[in-house]
Amino acid sequence: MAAKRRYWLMKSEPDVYSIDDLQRDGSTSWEGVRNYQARNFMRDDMREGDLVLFYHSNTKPPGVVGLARVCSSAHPDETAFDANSPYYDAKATSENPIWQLVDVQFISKFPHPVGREDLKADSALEGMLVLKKGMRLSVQPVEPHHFERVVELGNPRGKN
DNA sequence: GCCAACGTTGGC
DNA sequence: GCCAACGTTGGC
Repeated sequence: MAAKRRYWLMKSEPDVYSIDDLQRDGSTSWEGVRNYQARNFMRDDMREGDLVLFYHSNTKPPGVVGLARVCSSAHPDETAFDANSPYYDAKATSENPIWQLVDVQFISKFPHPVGREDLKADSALEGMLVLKKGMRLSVQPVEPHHFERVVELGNPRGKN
């Protein structure tokens, strides 16, 4: 039986890497995650084909701006080996790279970005992880019904 | 710019 | 193993 597709949310600061950057690049390695829980999601739980809500954080307004797809299995984050990278980690070695990532591929930019305020205002999204106070995981799972609802909000019918 | 919440580090 | 101090995240 095929593995069930999972849904995720990945945060990026648009000043660092935005949905437009992903659209331009087509796909990218999700570099720089230096949190074990977030790494574990990428390393242990993500599968090729999983769908991702692309979230802009630390910007005005924060929110989900588009969709992406996981397009690789986990592999070492090479930036950990690069002494000139902001993501350098002296403890990372080729035997034990410590940090791993997946590649993600651009799917779409929402015609209607779903701001954090919109997410909070929608009763169907109650309990969504990203809305929890103090939640700062940059890679986090999303429940299927939450995922579908956000996609609806981002692609409104009968508008535009 | 502020600051609450969180994760990590390191002394003990 | 505890926990205070510190650095970071990220909404506001």
